[in-house]
Amino acid sequence: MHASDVKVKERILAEQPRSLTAPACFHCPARTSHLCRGIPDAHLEELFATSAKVHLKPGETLILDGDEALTTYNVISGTMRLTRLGSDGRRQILAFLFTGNYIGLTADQTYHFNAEAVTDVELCAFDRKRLDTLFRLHPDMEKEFRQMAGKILETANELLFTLGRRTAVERVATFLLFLMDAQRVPCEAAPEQRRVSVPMTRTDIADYLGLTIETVSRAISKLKRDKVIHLASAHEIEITSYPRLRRLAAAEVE
Amino acid sequence: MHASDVKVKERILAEQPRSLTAPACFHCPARTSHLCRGIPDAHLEELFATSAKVHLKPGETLILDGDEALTTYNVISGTMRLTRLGSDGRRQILAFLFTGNYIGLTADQTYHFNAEAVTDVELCAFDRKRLDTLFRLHPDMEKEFRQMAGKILETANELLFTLGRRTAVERVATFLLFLMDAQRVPCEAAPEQRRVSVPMTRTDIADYLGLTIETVSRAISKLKRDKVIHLASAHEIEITSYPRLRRLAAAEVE
DNA sequence: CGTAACCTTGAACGACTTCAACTCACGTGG
DNA sequence: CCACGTGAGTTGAAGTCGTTCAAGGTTACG
Repeated sequence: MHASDVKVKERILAEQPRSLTAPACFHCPARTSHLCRGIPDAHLEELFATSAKVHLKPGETLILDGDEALTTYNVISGTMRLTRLGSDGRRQILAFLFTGNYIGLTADQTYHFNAEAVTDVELCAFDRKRLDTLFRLHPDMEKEFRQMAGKILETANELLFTLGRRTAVERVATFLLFLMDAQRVPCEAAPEQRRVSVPMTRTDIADYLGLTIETVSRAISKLKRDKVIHLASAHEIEITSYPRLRRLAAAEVE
Repeated sequence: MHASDVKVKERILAEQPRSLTAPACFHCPARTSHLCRGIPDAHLEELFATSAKVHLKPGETLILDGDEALTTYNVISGTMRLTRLGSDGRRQILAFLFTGNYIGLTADQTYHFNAEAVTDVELCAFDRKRLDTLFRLHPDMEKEFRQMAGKILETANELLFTLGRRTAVERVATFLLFLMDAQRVPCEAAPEQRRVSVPMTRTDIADYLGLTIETVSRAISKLKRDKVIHLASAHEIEITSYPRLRRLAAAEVE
């Protein structure tokens, strides 16, 4: 169904040139991510030494359901999606991942989801074992990791509420708020500044929100008709009225 | 809406008599839980010293949305529910918790859900700070904790797929399989042995599966009519045909 | 033994899906 | 340079599944 998917795991940990004197980590957009911020600047070399860069093109597969979880990843740039496929083709997107988000929290040594690139993606790959060692050396990393796990669960819980108890329009409104948040779009800026980029297709949005493409499209059209949003293009949405969008997302946890 | 809810947090950490010579932990049903099994028998005293027993009656509230997350808990016996309430009363149950399950994985120092007792519940309360100290002393606990976080997320992901992509009957079938699993009901036992106890109300099941009570009831009736299950009572269900139940849960991740 | 909460069932309604047609943007090749 | 093809998005009409509204039945507990 998703034809362009290509397995790239094989080339992931191919050795890359290392410079011990220029830790790229310092200026990494994901430096402040939960995974990396627990380590002090002075020890950045250690982190750098355990990492390897990975590049993905749109549609490429990083992880296949059932893969051994030997390697974990941090998103540096771009958008990833975590999906689960039913035997009859039904698909549920479990999460969209952006800069600083981590892939690798598992119960056992196996991944139970697929991870695919939505856009061009830059990742940082970490060997799980070596990361464990690093954790033992830097207790702060450990603590940050626990916080991160909490955040991941919090996001999942948010989505659970959306899927279980929100209507189609509410789901789409919630999703736009989610994108605003992820892209740090200021909610109190000039209307023209409140522009959200929507890197994923309608199919992805539908599979994330437990709807069909048609319903997603209709919900967006309704928001447009009601002048809550304005479509610069199908993948560039301006938030015309943030308060009304919030009200529409409704059933918010206060 | 849930009238009998009573706040009991106040009496949770009231000092309880401690016996340094008889660590109750050793025979605790939750000894093998992810939280506790990382600590060796020889050091069980330390764990015991940081813990306090809590008893809850059905309907009692342990945690209210917004509470400071100073204390975390391990379920010893009984069933808990984690819920999230919408401003207009909509409710989504995020998880059901049984023996060995942990409450306390958070991103910040605040709980963003309610935790309530479904049945009579025994809990073990741990001060978060002291638990942190224990983690530092016993790296194995830390590692178990990470695994546990993975398991919690895995369960949430399972539910995400159910809410997003399964029909009503499939959801209920999936839920029964979930209960079988939680209660370690052998799937290949004599039909009479394959009895699942359903401690929660239809309302709880509905709020867990993103349905209404009526739909849950109808789905159960359909499973009954199709002789997949048999109701000993509304809260005692016998799995007449495990294979067919599995097939009905469908869209299983292979 | 009575009452209230819980569960079940039926009928009408409505939200989302399904099926289908059309538009639009983009890229390739004639 | 434009024609054509493809994939993505939108919109309409019909259908379906789950909800809502309503009533009756069952269970549990004081």
